[in-house]
Amino acid sequence: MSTSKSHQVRHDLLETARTLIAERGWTAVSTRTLAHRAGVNPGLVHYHFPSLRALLNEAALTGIAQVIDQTLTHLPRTDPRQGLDQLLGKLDAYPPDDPATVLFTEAYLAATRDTELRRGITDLLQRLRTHLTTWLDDGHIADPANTAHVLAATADGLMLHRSLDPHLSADQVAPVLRRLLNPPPAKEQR
Amino acid sequence: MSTSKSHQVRHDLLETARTLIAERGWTAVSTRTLAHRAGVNPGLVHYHFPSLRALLNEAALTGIAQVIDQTLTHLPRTDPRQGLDQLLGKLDAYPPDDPATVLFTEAYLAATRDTELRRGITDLLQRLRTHLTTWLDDGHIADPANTAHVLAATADGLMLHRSLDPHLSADQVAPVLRRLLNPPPAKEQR
DNA sequence: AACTGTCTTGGTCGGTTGCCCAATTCTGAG
DNA sequence: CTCAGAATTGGGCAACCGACCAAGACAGTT
Repeated sequence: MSTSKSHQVRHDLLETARTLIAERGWTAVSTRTLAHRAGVNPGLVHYHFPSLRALLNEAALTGIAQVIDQTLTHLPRTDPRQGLDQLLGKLDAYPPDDPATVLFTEAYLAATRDTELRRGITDLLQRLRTHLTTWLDDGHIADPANTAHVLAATADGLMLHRSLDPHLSADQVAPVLRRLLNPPPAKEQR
Repeated sequence: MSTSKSHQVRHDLLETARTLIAERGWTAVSTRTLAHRAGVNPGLVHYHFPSLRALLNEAALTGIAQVIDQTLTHLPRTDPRQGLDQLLGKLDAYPPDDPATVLFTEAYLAATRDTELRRGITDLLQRLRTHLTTWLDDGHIADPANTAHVLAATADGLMLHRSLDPHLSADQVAPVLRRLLNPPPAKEQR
């Protein structure tokens, strides 16, 4: 707690960084605008962090980990087929231009160009997929691992598309997504 | 053809811009590096284009339209359920760090912050979804419109995730994705 | 009250940015 | 060949960038 008080500035900088990344884009966040928006002296940025890039990496990773952890701990304990609707409803509650959505995608793209960040992001996604797999693995859903893979990617794709077209609602996609969890048809096709 | 010769520089700038957007990120493309990589005098950028932002917008929109058109004209004329595998195979042929993949996502994010670009992107996506819907609408697939919606978003999400984790192959996701096109199970569940 | 390590301030450094412009070269129609 | 319009050149502008640093303020322990 002594650290929590003394590191208030550090925390504010990370928080503001997440907002600015979503607002202006990863490479468009500058030390001065960041410090100004956080209500902090510009020189403090390089006192609390070795570089601006390190600050952005930490801000993104902690922010993403936070969202993922919250999603995982609140996974519905029901049958995944019903739980999916519950997840989609929660996703629909977020505004289409929610900063977290854009932050995710910005971090993914930045990870394409930064090895260290890439490691962190892939670790987080791996953890997300592992938990999703055990959640799906109730014996009724085929190929839980790859289903989790597709489900995670689809969620990111849908959130990204929704930030462009706010009309996209959970009601529309829910029936289609539920097909992902259906067993393959008993009869062979055609 | 007189225009094609005289506008060679313009074309090179747009082409180089697409590469640099994918390589460094939308907001990290500068007039000078762009001109240098295109083998062109820096002053020419603002002669052929009113602003750098306008150049990037045009580069992204034409590039995306090109990929979408090519995908749509080469849509398999078979049953969508088999055609999906064909599509996935083509997607797998691209290298995981294919510039076009990153360009798509970069443009989506930039469209979040630029009204004019947003209009262009949403128009292109609308056209893509329309064609996908008629392709899916063979009478055997439920809710073709929303299925196309999900399919387009899933494709973007998968490509984005694959640029982070190159191990993601089409073989893994194909069986799962095919479930998206399956009819709902005849029996009521549970 | 004196000291010590942490935090904060305000400013400076070389370098890059988007955009602009006068001067020059190129080009194709008359 | 002439010459007008298009294309190109190289430089310059003010503004901003990341990083750095000496100096001061502050806290907590003796």
